[in-house]
Amino acid sequence: GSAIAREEGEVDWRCTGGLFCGAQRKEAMLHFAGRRAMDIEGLGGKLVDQLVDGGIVRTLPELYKLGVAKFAALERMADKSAANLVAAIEKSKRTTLARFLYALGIRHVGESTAKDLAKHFGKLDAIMDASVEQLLEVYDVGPVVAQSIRTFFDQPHNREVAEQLRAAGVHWDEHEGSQRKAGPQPLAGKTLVLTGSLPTLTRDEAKGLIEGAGGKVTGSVSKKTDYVVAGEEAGSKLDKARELGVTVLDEDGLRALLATLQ
DNA sequence: TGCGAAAGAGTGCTTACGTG
DNA sequence: CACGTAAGCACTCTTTCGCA
Repeated sequence: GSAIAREEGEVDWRCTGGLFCGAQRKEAMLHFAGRRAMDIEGLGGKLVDQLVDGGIVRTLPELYKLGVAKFAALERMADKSAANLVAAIEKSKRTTLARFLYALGIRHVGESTAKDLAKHFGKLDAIMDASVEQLLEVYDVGPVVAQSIRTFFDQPHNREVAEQLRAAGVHWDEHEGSQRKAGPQPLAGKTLVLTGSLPTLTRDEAKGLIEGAGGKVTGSVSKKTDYVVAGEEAGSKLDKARELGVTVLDEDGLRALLATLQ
């Protein structure tokens, strides 16, 4: 088994074995396959149960070695589903460093921090080898997160998994951070919150547009929020915006803002 | 061929807590 | 302490297929 440790001040004990720990393997795999991580369509809870319980997959890299036959033999799987799954796994090989980092499931490293890390270091090896001091230089990374990343990559098997995944064909553009061609940045320094469903944009698309314009999308409304973009069935965030006197926009309003040059 | 399980998709909401 | 992130649950509706 792996080490079990409790971080200072934390209430719960948790295994620090990460990707190697049996008790966490299912959750790790589900997270890995998740839409916002490696985005492997078709790999859900029931399938992960079968794969792990049946001893078919012990580590994440093994996922990339399974063929149609292995999957087709599972419950509720036949040729069609198995082929789709294999194709989805194949497709997931092409990813980004940020997604890959997030997919590893490092404690305290969510989507946002993964992006910050990818942007700051650019290369996986640089992150795996970074000292706590070097990690602290990353925007929004403090002592807790820095130590968590260090601890994760200090486990040899976690490193191995990362390397084996790359060996299995998982890859990304090494310079994704630096290649951002900065167009006009009308929303530079602005913080926006999205709520409800917009007529033609999904949450992700809207977020992409805003970030492309230099803006930041957060999840909660505060005094520092510049705009709340509200759509159909907006929730309590809209109420909060009104309460704090934050400017509320609809989709057209957002588009007008994005079109503002300079 | 139709039923239903599993997963996808898009969202709201809440708690805990790390950072500055 | 204020703010924002991480992490997770609940909900609803849709899509995809295995299987009877």
